[in-house]
Amino acid sequence: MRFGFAVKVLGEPGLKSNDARRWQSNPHLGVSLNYLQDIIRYLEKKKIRMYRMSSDLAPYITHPEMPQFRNQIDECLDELAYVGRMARAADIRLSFHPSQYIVLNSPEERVADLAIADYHAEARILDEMGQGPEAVVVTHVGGVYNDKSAGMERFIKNYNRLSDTARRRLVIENDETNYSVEDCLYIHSRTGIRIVFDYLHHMNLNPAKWSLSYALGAALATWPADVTPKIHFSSPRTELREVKRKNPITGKSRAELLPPLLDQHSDYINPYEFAFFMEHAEGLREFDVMIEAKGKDLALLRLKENLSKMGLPT
DNA sequence: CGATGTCAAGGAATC
DNA sequence: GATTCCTTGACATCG
Repeated sequence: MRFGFAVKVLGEPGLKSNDARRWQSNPHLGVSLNYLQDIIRYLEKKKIRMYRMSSDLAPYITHPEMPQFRNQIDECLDELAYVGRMARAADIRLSFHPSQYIVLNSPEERVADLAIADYHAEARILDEMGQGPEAVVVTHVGGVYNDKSAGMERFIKNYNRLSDTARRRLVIENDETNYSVEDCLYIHSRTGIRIVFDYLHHMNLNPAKWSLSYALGAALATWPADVTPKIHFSSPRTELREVKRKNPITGKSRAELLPPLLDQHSDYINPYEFAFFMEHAEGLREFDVMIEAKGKDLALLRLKENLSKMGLPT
């Protein structure tokens, strides 16, 4: 089993995950790839074998009004191949997870077209990096727009408009408010798309009242036999949230403490919670685990420490 | 140098 | 139809 984390490295100062300069300074994939080399060396040192790259690795690559950024992949073919070889040599599984603004099932054609372009760019980066079918682009099904089944149909329709490059890489994840594992399975039955099981989302949205092991097993079964599935795991935040509230009359703002939302991530992973979860995976096929915690790589390394103290595999 | 404002993008709730 | 929240870090600017 591989453990991975997303985007930002906290365990060592100075490691950047993408060229985040403003467009006026011409940020570029080539710069991001230099940063990525440093990250891969760090992952190797820490024996971390899965990593989600920044969705802004190629800045503005699909921006409709900035065509000057459009050819970044072609401008970096050698660098992509080189960094891809580094990742393979270090046995690191790579992935992308486009931001919340990328919505394939949007009724707005402009938005859906942008999503199609975005998935294609990220899939092509993985292709040029020479990554196998385990390197995926993870997305949510999208919005509901007052009609969930229409939302799913629109996802399927637009999925069929994807390039082969994008369709080979794209996978869906169950979310915490709209589309459950059950909904994702329906889309799988119509498209064959693979499902990334998200533990925290499933705990928050499970209208069918499926057991953990049934839902997990169903999601794992959507992956081909020779491709290792992956899942997302996170613990819910328990700390109070400090929210600044503005008085509409006086215009003054003051801090207020509110309970955490159930879908917010904690700093670290509760190792007992993870151990209980793994009991529900007993007898199911093997999978990789993407840790989603505010503590990023620190949370991952701490979880592995805690699990080995508990005598559990890492 | 520290404080503060800003950043490409959508959806949903609220008015 | 317009506004605000969601949520996040780091760039960019200003004093």
